[in-house]
Formats: sequence, structure tokens, C-alpha cells
Amino acid sequence: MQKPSIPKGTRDFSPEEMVRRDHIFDTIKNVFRLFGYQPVETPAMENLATLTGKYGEEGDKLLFRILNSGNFLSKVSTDELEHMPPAALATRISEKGLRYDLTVPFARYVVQHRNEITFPFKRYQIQPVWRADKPQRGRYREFYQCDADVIGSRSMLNEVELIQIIDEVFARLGIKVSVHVNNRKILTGIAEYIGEAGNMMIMTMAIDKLDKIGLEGVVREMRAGGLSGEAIEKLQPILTMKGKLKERFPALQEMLKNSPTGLEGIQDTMTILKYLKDLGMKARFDLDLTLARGLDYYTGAIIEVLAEDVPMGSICGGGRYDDLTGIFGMKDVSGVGISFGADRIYDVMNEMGLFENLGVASSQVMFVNFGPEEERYCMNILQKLRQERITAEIYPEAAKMKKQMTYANNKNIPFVVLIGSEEMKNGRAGLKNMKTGEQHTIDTEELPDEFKKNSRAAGG
RNA sequence: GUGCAUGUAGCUCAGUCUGGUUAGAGCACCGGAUUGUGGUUCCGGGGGUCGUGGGUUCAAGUCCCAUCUUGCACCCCA
Repeated sequence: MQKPSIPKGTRDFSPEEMVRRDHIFDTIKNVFRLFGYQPVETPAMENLATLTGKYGEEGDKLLFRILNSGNFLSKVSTDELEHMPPAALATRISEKGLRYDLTVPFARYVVQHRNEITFPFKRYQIQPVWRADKPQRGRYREFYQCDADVIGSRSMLNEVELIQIIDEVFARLGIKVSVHVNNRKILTGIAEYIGEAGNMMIMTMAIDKLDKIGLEGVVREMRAGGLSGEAIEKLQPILTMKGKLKERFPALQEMLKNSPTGLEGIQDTMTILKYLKDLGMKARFDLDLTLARGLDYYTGAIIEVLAEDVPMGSICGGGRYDDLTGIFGMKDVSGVGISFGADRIYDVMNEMGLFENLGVASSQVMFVNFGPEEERYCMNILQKLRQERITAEIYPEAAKMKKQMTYANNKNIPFVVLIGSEEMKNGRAGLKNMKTGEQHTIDTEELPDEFKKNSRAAGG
């Protein structure tokens, strides 16, 4: 028999890992709710027409496509099968795909349900997404995104709140982060300023890599992309611009004074950063002109969050998209959102050792099983304990004591109750503390109070 | 999609360079010391088609090729 396995880039999660993952999800969910966001879910698969063309050329390549059911070749001739380009053939034999992110399905959702929605609509969504990427550190083929989006409002207050959410989530999780903020409109303005408006994508993709490949690398890449030497020359001071925001913004405004779009981007960004400064952020935050982000649909603010202590790439990102719903037939609806990468956050926290004091979820007490009589007797006590919200279980068979004790020990169950025939007769129970090893007998009626007392003493 | 590594017990790894009896260790698991007491100790035990397929050789875990897995870099990204 072949060893069972799971597809490349996917993972199983053990109980220990689930406790930790749930901790992340719960933290994020609680903060989302705190800011008035409401949950929605969408299907794992979407029609391919919904997904294609939204993530750029690269994104399309990374879509998982689902083969049509039944005879998926019935409408394809042998000739087409042999000579059609693979991409064209793919659309003929597959009309569904796994979602690539949560933002595009959400845009589809908003358009489809527009009459039921009160705008501005603040929604959160925590679900897995799939990308046919080659897996490596911090990159999986199935991973969870935790998204919060506001749709139907152009106010920069939304950007401010989303960054506050970021700040609060990472503070609660105990990760030190830096929040990088930029604006596509500023990038557009810069492209216009250096006389390369048509090459904006090449320019932004190149400068996005500044911290990775250095200034020379960026210059090389832009030159290869067809930007003029003059333009590159003109761009350099902007890339290396340092100093306080108070100095950088006026300098930028002066440079982009002929670009209404650029000036608008600067104004928006100033508004956001001013708010954040007044509100007092726990995380470091800054204008980062080298931040570009790849997703095609961003038009305004762009946000990216990096862990300060662990190199992991972006653990949260987002931005404003002015016309994502337009593609689905609903014009002039602006949205802005962020997305937490739960799996990367997990990896960061794991490397930082932040999970160590997170116990494994398990029962607070286990009853030893001595046989049919005792079993029946204990089941009644168990029921009473559970009614008092005390997590409790009985070992399901009358196995050897050693085996039952080992089970309790391995599951980190703090208390074991022993009720044999003697105890049954006089309504008593042996109560053993697994940490200290000490044991005494008490009346079975006292058990609920005993555990409530102990759970308080244990701090939770 | 491109390049480079990697794979030996449930887990972490040694053995591969330099082919040569029956492939090892630690941890985990099971049993016993201890018939109503786990976590410490001692004793014993089960476990492996050496990722898979092919090739070279008298002989392959070891060398060669292919393939898959996992990881790293690029591309891109959470």
C-alpha cells in the first residue's frame, strides 16, 4: 500500500497547532468586531470569469482551476486539443476555480447583494485561499486570510481605522511590527514627474525591491524595463529621500506640483498619517515611497506590515481599490481593506516563542474508569460537572490504571478523580492533583466547587 | 515557471564522500519491575520495501538516470 499523503503546499494541523491558530483567529476576529465589522463567507470556488484578470498576469497563472464535471472534453475537438494554446484550452475544459484571495469574491458578493446591503458596508471574512505557487518559507498553497474591508466610502477615516486595527491586533498578539504606508496616486505622480507615465508599473515593481536588491539593482531593472536614463536620474533623490514627514511632504508636493493625481495622493496620505499620529500608535509607522504591492486593483492608499523581529515578508497588507466592483457592473463604489496572513503570523509567533504559555485545550479533570458499575456512577457526576461548565471526561474503558494515568498525563489534564467500589459506597471521591502528585478524598458533592475554586486559582 | 539542495524507524538524525556480513542512536510507542496511581529510574520488546522507478556492479542505503517530496534562491506574494 502507498503511504497516504496530502497535496504539495498543504498541511494538517494537530490539536496543539489548532489551539495556537485559533488564538490568532480569535484575536483578529475580536478586534474586527470591536470596530464594527460583520462576518460573511463565500464559497471556496468561484466561476473562473470572476477570478481571471483581477490579479495581473502572474495571478492568473497561480489560479487553481477545477476541471468540469463529466466528460470535460466533450466540446473539444481532437484538432483543438492538439493545437489550441494551453491557456485557451484551459478555459474550455474548466469554468470554476479556487479563490485566490478574499477581496475579489467580496467585490462579487457586494455587487450580487447590493440591494440587501447598507452602505458603507464593513465586513470581515476569515477563510482559506489557494494559490498554485511553488511552496517555500512562509509560502503555502493553501493558507488563511483574515480580511476586513469597508466598501462604499471614500473617507480616509477608513484607512485610519484599518491601520488602528492592525496596530491593535499585533499588540494583542505580542508581535512588534512596522506599518508601511504609501499611495498609488503618489506613484502615478512620480511616474509623471520623471516623464515615464506609461511605465509606471515597471517603475513601481522595480522600486518595490529597493531594500532587497539595493539602488543599483533597482536602476538596472528600470533600465532593462525601458526607462530613460534621465528619468532614472530624476527618480533617485525621491527614493533616497530621508527625514521627517514634515520635511518630506513639502518636498514631494513641490516635485509633483504639476500632477493633480500625485498631489491628491499626498493629501490623502498626510491626512491618514496625521490622524495616526494624534491617536498614538503602538507600532512604528511611516510613509514608504518604495512600497508598491503587486495586486493590480489597488488605486489609492497601500499598506504593508512587516514583523520587526523575524524576516518573513509581509504578514498583513491592504489598500484602497476605487473600482473593483466596476468589473462586475457596479460603478463608482470605492473600497478599502486589509488582509492578515494567518499562517505567516503563526510562523512569526512560533519563531518568537510566543506560544509557549498557551496551554493545550483539554479537560480539566479525568475520571478513572474502574468498570461498568463505577462507570455508570461517574457518568452522572460528569454530567453535573459539565452543567457547571467544567470540562470533564471519563476514560472510555476500564483499562489498566497505568494506561489511564498516562493518558491524563499526556493530555495535560490537571486533575484525576478516582471512584472505585469503596468510594461509591460512601459517596466519596479520590482527587489527585497531577502537577503536585498529592491526593485526598472528598465528598462527591464538593467536586464542582473544588474545580471552580481551582480554575480560578489557575487564572482561567 | 527557472536554478540549487534534500529524502534512512512515528519524530530528530548518524551511516553515503571511499559500494562489501544481520542498517544504527536518541526520543516516542508497547510490556515488565509496580494486580488502585502518571510524570523520575531500571529491564525487556516491536518496529525500516533506506521516497519511488529504472540502470551500473559479483555486490547498492552508498554510484548513475528519471520521477515525486520537502527546503532554499529567483519570479511573484499573505
